[in-house]
Amino acid sequence: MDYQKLADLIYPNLEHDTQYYEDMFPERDLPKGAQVLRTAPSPTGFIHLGNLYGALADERVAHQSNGVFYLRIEDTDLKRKVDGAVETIISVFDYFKIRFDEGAEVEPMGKYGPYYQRQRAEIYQTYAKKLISEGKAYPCFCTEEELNEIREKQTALNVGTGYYGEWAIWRNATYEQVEERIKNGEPFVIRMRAMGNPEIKHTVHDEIKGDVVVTENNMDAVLIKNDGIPTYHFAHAIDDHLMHTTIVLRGEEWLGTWNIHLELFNMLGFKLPKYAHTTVLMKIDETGTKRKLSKRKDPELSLDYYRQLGYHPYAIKIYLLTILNWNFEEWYLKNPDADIETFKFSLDKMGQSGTLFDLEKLNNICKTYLSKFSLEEMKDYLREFVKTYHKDDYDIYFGNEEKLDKILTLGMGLNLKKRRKDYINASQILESIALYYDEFKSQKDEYRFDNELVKNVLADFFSSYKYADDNNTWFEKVKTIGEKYGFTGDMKAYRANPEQFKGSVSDIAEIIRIAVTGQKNTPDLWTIMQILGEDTSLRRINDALKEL
RNA sequence: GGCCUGUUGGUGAAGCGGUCUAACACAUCGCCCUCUCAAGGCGACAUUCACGGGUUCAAAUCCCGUACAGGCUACCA
Repeated sequence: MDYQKLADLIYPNLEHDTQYYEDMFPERDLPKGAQVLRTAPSPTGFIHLGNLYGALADERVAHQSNGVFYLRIEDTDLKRKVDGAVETIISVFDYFKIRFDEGAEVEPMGKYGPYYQRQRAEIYQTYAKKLISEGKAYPCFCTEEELNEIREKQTALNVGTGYYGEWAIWRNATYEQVEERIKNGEPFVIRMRAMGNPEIKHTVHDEIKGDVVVTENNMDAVLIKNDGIPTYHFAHAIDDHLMHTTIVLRGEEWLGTWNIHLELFNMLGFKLPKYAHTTVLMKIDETGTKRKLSKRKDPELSLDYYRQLGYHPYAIKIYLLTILNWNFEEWYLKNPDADIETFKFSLDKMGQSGTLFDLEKLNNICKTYLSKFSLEEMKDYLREFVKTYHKDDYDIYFGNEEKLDKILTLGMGLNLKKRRKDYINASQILESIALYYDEFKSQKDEYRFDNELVKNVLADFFSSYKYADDNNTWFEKVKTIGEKYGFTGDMKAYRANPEQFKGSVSDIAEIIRIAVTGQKNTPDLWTIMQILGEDTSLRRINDALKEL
């Protein structure tokens, strides 16, 4: 068989040969040790934590080595493509301050583009043609029905399914057979002529997993689909070669088809990059089973979800880093003020088994992170969030900045020796400061005592309250009221023999607290009343009295 | 079904043949502090590393089976 003739029959009109592209995309001129990584999402309109998890690892390895980090859009599957998805991808990465050196929609774009795979169709076809001319690939005219038939037969015979060996009916077709179909204008795909023997296994080094057993490939995998667009396998080989990726970092779901990629690189005569297969982020679902994050089942893991709740992007990065590299957490504990970019990230410090997404831990990290904010930083952060998601309430919060300053100072514990750690994310902060604003009705906690007592306590408090009282005087008055009704002001005595008293000042404080704020738990009550002002404080107590 | 990967506490996870009655962090619980909450301080929390065999003077660590989990087995990535 004259393979060159076959190649010309399949692709008669390609403008260039592979050498043209090899020359067009020469080796990158980079310092020694520099690594080139990419993140290559599909534009499905949905980005979740898992995508960011991988991208952050890519970014760190690339930039830490003074290398290049680029964005490639894998839009080869038209069925899954969603309009506006690329914009979403870009905006999410931008929000998390993940910087690309080149790639789709990046300015300047870079010299190794285009970075949209659909725009590279001719490049892939050129390499496919070369493989055909060398007898390493061939056209296949099987229809979906025929493929299904083959699979059914294989299942019935209890042999492995797939297009391989004697099942690969177009593998040894004659030139005439192909020519006839082409003349009829029948659609076809290009398949690789696999030469591997699945009985033979090799150990291949993975930068994360260590030595992995790989079985030789005998599947004649599709390289170019019938619409002229490559499959992931082929696009990966061509792109990562021409764009000179040095480390292919991707999810471990690719471990199963690694053998195909290895054979492809070999067939094409490409230098093999390093590979790093990361573990998959998992979650525990309602039934208590651990499973991979799925975009269909876990919309709450969309990055947009966290953005809308106002999670701070930097805190999310800290969380991701702690699950990405096991030694990060300890480092961060020792260097709480260091920029996380100064942490030495390494692939061999990555976990090997599926990592469970842990919201508690994320929240804890957020609390710690936000507790380091200055008042100004906190306000900038909130301002940005309110502008974006609560535009209508902007004036309520920022119309009276003096009040907001006081609230935040108290809430953050800015005047305390130890900062408070109450704040997790922007929307939660807004919720927790709602009690200062009459505009927002907050849920009222229940009093734990009978109405008679509550009424008396509130009435006494109302008549004795003086705005000018300092914290101590204020508290003494609360104690006095309590003692009148059998509630001790001596906390130590109360704890020692609680049965001897009706209750303690803390119970009295709780009643007043609920009347003023609607909540049982708040920061220091006296300060809250100072912030609210005399009129508002007294009015709220009065309202509470009326409601009884 | 076949192939690959993994399995240390509620969670993330260190550990790479003896120093492991298993680091560290989150969560949880107790005490202290305290007008509540939070924070903070102190303390508790795997005699045991999925299970069963084996190698060894010695195993969470090496070997073999089994179980379980995840992935791949598409003209999806």
